[in-house]
Amino acid sequence: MMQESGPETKSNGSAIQNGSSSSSHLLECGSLREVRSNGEAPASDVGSADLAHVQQQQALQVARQLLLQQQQQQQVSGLKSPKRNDKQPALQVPVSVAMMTPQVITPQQMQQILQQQVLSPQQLQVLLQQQQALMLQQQLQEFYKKQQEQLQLQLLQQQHAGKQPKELQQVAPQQLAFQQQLLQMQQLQQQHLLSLQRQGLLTLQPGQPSLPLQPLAQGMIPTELQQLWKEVTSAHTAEETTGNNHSSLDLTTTCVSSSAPSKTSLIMNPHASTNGQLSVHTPKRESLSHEEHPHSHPLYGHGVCKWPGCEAVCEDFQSFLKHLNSEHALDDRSTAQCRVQMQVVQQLELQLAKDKERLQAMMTHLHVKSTEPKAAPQPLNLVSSVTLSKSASEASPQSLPHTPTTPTAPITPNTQGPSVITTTSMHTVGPIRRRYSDKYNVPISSADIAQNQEFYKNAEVRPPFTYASLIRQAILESPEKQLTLNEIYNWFTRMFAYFRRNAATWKNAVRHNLSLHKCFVRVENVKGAVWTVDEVEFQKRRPQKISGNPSLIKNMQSSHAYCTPLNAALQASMAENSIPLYTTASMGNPTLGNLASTMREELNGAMEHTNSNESDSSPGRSPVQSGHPVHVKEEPLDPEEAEGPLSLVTTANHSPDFDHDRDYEDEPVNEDME
DNA sequence: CTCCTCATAAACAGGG
DNA sequence: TCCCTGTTTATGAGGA
Repeated sequence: MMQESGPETKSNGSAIQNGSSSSSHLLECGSLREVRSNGEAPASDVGSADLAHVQQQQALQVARQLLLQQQQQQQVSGLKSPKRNDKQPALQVPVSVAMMTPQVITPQQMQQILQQQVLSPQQLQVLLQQQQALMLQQQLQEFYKKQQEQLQLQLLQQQHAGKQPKELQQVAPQQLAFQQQLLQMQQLQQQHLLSLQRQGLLTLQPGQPSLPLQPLAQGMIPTELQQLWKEVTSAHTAEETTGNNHSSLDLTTTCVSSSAPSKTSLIMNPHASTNGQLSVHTPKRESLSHEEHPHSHPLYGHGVCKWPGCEAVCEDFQSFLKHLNSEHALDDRSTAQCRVQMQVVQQLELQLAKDKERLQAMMTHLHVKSTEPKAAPQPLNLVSSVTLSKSASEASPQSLPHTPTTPTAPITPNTQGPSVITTTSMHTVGPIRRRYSDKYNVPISSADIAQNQEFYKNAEVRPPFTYASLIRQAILESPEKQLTLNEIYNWFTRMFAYFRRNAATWKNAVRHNLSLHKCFVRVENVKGAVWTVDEVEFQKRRPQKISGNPSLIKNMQSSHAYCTPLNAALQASMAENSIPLYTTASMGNPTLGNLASTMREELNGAMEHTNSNESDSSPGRSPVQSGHPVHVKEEPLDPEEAEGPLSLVTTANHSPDFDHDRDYEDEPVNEDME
């Protein structure tokens, strides 16, 4: 219906001319999508990508929880909770000693400790872990002792039986069963060892035979076991707390210190704001959950046992402990679960490491040390003189410049820069509005773009671009310069982690923008309707925005054509937003995609108006509609890529669209966490 | 202060 | 009926 009025009201009949060509393409797309929706990915890598994505999603959730926990712990311990720390300093020493030299604490002792609350939740946790480990070890030892005794007994019997065939017959099956049991235990043990080895927690000497019983009975000393548990349960903490070691063993300091909120640099809390952006927390807001549950234990929360797959309700902490010891004692099941958990943790650690690296690279790149709301009048000093090393593979698909999805952008994955930038306070970037505003000057390297691309793809940071710009970018990136609404959605989710949440909101905004702005033209076709961009309109749209330095802009255009303005714009935006820095909680590594091109395009958009009045030095762009010669030929961001048509033109782009979107799309508006 | 842009929310309608 | 698409209106933030 509206399609009639649409083009008209939007003041350009030009767009319609594409109709024919577009429709055919659309069909293509449609079929493509169907194929994919069937579950099979045409491209070989898509299937795995999907799988990976799912895994990542899962891991992500776990990670978030972990991080949240950790964060809370840090705060609680760091902040001191007034209630807790003033009691019974006398007990601190014994307890801490107990923790450092593990020994099983009697239930009474434990209760005492708990009641007196001399320990922070975190410390309790450590303590409990140790206890758990010790108990586990004891159980193991006892078990093996028993088994060995039985074995000897049986052997004796067997010897006797040798004389009396009848007995033998009776014993044999029994023995067999026993042996099986033993074997099982041995396997179990080996598995344990394997896990340990895998994690590097336990190193077996080369010469040491892989005797099943030995390691546990002898080789494994309590501390090792204990450490294992600690590692497993709080690996992330350990890893992080280089700066604040007080986390685990140093009870005295944590308990007593009543210092101000620890300035622990980055606090990741995706759910902190509606945007899911990182924020620095004011101490008060958080920490509640921990104060509510003084008896914190990683396996206990909200009155429920959190042993994987358990969820048994435990009235209080004591009953939980009982439950833990009875239900989750050493058996195959627990062991298996433990192993699984180990792997989960391992994976998370890996992921965390990766993301940390990424974060560091990003921070290095951005030179973010301070958090002044405004990075100065100028665009952002992030002029990265940083020459990003094209760190190899980095596993992220984006590193493949010419995958179907990333036709254009030469993407340099991550900088490995080990530099340590600790932002002490990143302020929350709430639902901030981004505007291009005026600062377009500082040129950046293409690597920066790539990085940013990476960044937005993986971090749930709101991109500093307007919906209109993004939409335009999405459309222009498509081979036919036209997309259906759904495809636009897909692009958003694919390119920006941020848009994987709150779908209802931003989709509404997208639709709103499509309808509202004249620059978006709806073109009816057989299959439905597609959206195209009227560049002229788009450029008209915001002439005033570039209030920056005209001459400078001009310069940029003439000389650096695209990448410069683009980057500048990007920087400007970021600067404006005071750089939504933050660690990525989400590592969605969706598909490949060239955010770079996105950014570029987008910023092109931003730039365009700049150009608009003057010459459009950009030919190549999106000739499609209305035949605006508008665009400056995009300059190769990278020498390598100098040859082909740039990003926009790439055909491959749309493919990933279709498969990945679904993943994100259906998320409830405020999914997970919380 | 006004105007403009933009984001967001929401109501509404038509179509599948 | 529900969902998607698309249009429209209202409101508020923020910048010029």
